[in-house]
Amino acid sequence: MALDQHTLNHSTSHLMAEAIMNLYPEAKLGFGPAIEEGFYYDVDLPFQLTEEDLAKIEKEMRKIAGKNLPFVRKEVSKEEALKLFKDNPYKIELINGIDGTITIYTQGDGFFDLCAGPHVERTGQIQNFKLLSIAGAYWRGDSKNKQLQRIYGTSFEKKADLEEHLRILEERKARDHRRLGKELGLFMLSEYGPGFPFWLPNGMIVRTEIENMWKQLHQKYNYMLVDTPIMLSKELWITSGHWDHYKDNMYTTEIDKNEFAIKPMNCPGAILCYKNDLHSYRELPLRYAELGHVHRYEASGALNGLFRVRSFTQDDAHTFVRVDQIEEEIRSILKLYDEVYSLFGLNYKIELSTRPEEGYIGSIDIWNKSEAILKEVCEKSGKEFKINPGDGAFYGPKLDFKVKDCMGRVWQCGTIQLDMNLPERFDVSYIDDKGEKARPVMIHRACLGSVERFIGVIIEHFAGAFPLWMAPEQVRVLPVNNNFHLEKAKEIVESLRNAGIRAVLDASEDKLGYRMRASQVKKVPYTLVIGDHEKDEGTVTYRHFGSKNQITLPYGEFEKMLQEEIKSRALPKAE
RNA sequence: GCCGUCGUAGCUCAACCCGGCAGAGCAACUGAAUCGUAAUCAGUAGGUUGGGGGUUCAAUUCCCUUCGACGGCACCA
Repeated sequence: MALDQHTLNHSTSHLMAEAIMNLYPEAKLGFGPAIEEGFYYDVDLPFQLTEEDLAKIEKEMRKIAGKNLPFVRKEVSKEEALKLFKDNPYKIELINGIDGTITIYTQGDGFFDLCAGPHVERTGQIQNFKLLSIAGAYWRGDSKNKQLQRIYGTSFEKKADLEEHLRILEERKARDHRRLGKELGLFMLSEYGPGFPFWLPNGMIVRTEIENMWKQLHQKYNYMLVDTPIMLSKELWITSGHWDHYKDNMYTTEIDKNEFAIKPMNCPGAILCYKNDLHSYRELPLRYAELGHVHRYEASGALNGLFRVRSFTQDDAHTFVRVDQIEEEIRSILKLYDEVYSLFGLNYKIELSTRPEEGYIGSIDIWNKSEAILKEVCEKSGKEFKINPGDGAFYGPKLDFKVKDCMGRVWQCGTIQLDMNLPERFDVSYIDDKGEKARPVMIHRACLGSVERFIGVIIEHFAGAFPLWMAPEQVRVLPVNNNFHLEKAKEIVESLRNAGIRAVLDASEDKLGYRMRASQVKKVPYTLVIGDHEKDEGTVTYRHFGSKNQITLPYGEFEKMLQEEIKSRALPKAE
């Protein structure tokens, strides 16, 4: 019978723990669970482990595995447990927190560990593992506690599976958006502005295409585009409640002795837009969409390529609806999101986050009502979703859209947040059918989330080989011989440009093979080779990125094919 | 922010452990070759070794400090 992956990883962490205790008897073990793609163990040591130590630990692990010791479960009383682990304050803390049965697992030759199990039968079943990295991690995940050394590793039943996993790790490195961003000239980061990305010409094309698509779709869904100031008075942020909760993460300045803050959110701006007019119940829902450039002071250690930055653009929208319109509005948003994600071939899961334990604003009644509506709409939509209790924003419950890329990794992108608090704080209203003031509900929503992060995700998702519609360079044209084919190649580039296609001529004197390679390295979707045949017959011969095939077409057909592929925003063709 | 690692040419890396003229490939530039689908050949130029300080006759190398990046943790409206 095949071993359970989770159990195997967990047992491997125990095997590692024994190896560590054999090598470093003064070590104190913390947590050592299996995780999604492996396992880790937290260990408190009086010295710092190095990469070389990992090899030593691995060697010791193989020794223990070679003995093929049995994993044995044993129930113990709390007193016994406390005595067994008397030298380890971490385990004592855990034991004192356990209510029910306390179990330990031994591996046969003296090593034992506090553990609920289950485990594989014998250490000999653990053969194909690798220790990957060392990192700091707070005891019990609390930054007030001591930091322990965490060793990550992974374990598989079959050698081929371990190798495959290590290959995937390499593949991820090769697809890293920071690396591809550099190689393809998409964006850069500078030490002069940590966390503030620069968009380079190629990345600007990708970004502009995505934003154009976004604007078109929002127009289709009856949103109104607005743009609100990047800096607004501190007073506004006090009213919104952001000042109280996030002032440490906001950039501030002073103008004419008044305090201002750079916006970390677009909502107050949208609210001011709404309040600029008096609104009738007949007008609702009113949808204000904004590609809003926000700034947040993120902890230095949190910065990570485009995934976590201090300056980013939210594809934001704020919709003001009557309570009876919430359900339909949410449904319309779901449809819009579907349309966007499918353009990138991204699948997603929905997560509903509910009221946090503390620090929330507004009444529990309002929270419960909002949560119920979101849950109901999700259930009716037939989408897969789960609930994250206590994970909501301070002003309301939310739906998060977790996008899964082609490497199986999950990214938080879209969000839909119901907010019955801000309308109250800003005294937002509309005139109802009885001529009286009524309070609308505000829905905050973003589909891509942060445009920066989203582009980071799709760079990795497509490994830099973007769909034609957003590719920085769509066609590269290579004349076989500059003496005979250059004019024809120029003519083709010009025709393509006139047709709205981003075409580039490579008239360098290098050999064709060299230029073909250069084009492939830059992941240009279509590379044309123009020689005698093409010149004489009015055709083009193209090679699609990732394919070795050469296809010859009359020029007109080629242009039409590209225009259709661009217009439909098609995904790259599978080769 | 915390723990750890790292910072050398535009890029990828070597020399650092054990102090003694900072080197290679790619890219760039110049020249030759004019070539039908992933790297033609030869040459030239390119560096206050992230910044600051210290130790030393001498620092890329050792020490301190600071900034930045990376692997995690904590955080993520």
